[in-house]
Amino acid sequence: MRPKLTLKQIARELDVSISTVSKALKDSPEIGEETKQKIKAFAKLYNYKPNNIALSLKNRKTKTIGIIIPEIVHYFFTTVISGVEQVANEKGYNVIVCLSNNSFDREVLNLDLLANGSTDGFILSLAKETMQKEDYHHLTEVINQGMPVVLFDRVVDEVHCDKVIIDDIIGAKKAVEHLIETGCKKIGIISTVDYVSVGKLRTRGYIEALEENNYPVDEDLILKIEDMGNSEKEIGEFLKTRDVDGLFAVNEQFAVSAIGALRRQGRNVPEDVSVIGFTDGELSKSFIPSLTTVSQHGNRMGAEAAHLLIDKLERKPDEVESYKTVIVETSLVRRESTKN
Amino acid sequence: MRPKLTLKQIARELDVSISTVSKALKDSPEIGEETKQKIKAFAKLYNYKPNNIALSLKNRKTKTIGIIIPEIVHYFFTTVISGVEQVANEKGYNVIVCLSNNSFDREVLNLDLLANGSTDGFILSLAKETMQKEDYHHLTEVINQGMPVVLFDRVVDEVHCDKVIIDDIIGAKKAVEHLIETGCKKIGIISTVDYVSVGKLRTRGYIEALEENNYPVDEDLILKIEDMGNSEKEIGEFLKTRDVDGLFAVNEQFAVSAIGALRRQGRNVPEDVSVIGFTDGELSKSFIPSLTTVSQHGNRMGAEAAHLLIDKLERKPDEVESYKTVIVETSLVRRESTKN
DNA sequence: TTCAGGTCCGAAAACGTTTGCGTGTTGAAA
DNA sequence: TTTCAACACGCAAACGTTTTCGGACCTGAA
Repeated sequence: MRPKLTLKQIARELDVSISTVSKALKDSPEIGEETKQKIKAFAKLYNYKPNNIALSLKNRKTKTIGIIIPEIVHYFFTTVISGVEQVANEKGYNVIVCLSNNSFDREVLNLDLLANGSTDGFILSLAKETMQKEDYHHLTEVINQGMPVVLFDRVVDEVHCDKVIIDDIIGAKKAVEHLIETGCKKIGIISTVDYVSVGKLRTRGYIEALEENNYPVDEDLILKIEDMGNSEKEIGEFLKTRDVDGLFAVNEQFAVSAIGALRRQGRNVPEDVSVIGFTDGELSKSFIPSLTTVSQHGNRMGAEAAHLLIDKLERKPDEVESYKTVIVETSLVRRESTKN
Repeated sequence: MRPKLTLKQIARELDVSISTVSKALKDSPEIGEETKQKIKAFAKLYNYKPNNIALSLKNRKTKTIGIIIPEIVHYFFTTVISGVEQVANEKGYNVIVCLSNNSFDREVLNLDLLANGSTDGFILSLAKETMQKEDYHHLTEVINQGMPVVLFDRVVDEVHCDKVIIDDIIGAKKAVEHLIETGCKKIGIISTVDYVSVGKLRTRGYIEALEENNYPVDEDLILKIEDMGNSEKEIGEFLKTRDVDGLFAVNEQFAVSAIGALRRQGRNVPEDVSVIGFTDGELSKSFIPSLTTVSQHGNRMGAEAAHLLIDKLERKPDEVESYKTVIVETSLVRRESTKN
């Protein structure tokens, strides 16, 4: 077991000073050609690599960005991470991932921990609990200390920083309009309770699309799922008494549950009922029939967030502060669960 | 914007020395009660938190563990991360995630980067390219420098370290035996090419199960998918000419593709053909019919890996070196795609 | 008055870097 | 022979900690 090589050891070995070694390795003109060659050869031979921690301490920057998400076993979030990772890597940054598990306390804990020197900035999506509590002091504090923060997906007006979101309303409208265009006359929606912002926004898009096309808005065709664990049953009962021919589900899971329920009731998708989902995950692609969905482009969101963050990190200190919020467009992915 | 507080600033503010502040905050008996109270109060008031980087440099340990995986948009890997994160957090460690994207070069790059002080140890699953190349010098080098490494899932004998694997052979046997027990007479397998170790091992389990039950092993019923991108088509053609009544797929995707193909050919699952998968992901649960699978318990694997790593990290220096490989048991999850 | 012993605190080294500046040596010009 | 630039290199500070060691001061007893 051979421990890591340091400048000091090279210096001792070659009988020069530490600074000479450092300068030689950086090809400084201060050092004689001969000495430089000798040092470089030695360093290469023994595979010297500078210690990141020491560099971080010296430079007061770590070249790593922290990303805190509510959960990781979730297709959308993994695509976001993937997007972040990709541009971070291109720009020479590392990514450190922490999970809040939708808990406020863990979000605060992780943020505190990483803020003490471990990362240069944050990309994060708020925990559900945090949004309920409406307590964002941990974020504002970190921002006050000069750390850039980028919020994505689950964002909130109270925090002043860069943001990356999708336009849920427009996305939902696209979905419903597609149903209308393909001939659906009676369109229902399976959504979530309103305090989940995406549920609220997507429901709004649904209503707007109907109104703009002079379809009546029937409250009876709007299902708001309270308990995710019991969604399967709720959806089944809802559909039993609604003779819709089009259905917009605000996530993949609901869409799949709906199709299952419909099938059990002897209704075919898409012949009898067209179904459209939100979030383009594994399920949508592989399900039979494959699901027409509104894609959120998590990858692109992650990439945008990383760009925003790194821009802030590398901006000259004299540039003026300004916060952008970029909206990444959703797009409709047509598959088999809707008519053509 | 108020920058982070340091010991030095507290010292200056309170007109004592840096060491006094440090000791006071650690409640050292060397410091007078009065001074201690004053310093602690000040520190609390201004929310002093020690700088992690400085601590890392001093202690020569970072309290973070690196995890390098081939891809993150993949249910199994996210469950592993989740498991690692959970026990890491319990033990006061951070997790930094890097992706190799199945590329050898990126694996080396990430490893090199993190090995230079950023992490205390690694948990990793080998990139596909790495396994093809059979080049593990980057790992042995890191291990030689004294960094603990834990390999999981895609492991390899050439690297001497702790390992966490599942028993693919036994898992596969369980699957095939279940098919046999539920009355299947002619059982096929959809696997991957042999250099992917799980493909090889699961195929072996398939064969062993057949042999132990005195079923003939028919090479013609073994499909090895080369190109993941084209799997759908290959599977369809394979099934067109095989009148199997049982099918074992080495992953979820293959199982789903197979069911789709069978259905297009007018064969019902599970009535005409029972299908069983491997890896218990979203797809298995939500698909119609839901998939009987062999669950890999990624969470448990991650947790085991983290325990192994942290044990190594915190072991007394005089303890003898020894490498374990823990096998986490698979379990059969019965659902609708097989007969009862 | 001296000194042992206790209490409270500060100086300094160390972790591994980078970098401004000082210093010694060389050679050539005066 | 003296002087001075150019060159090559080393010293030391700095980043923010922790920790060892020793110093200063005070008390009380000899």
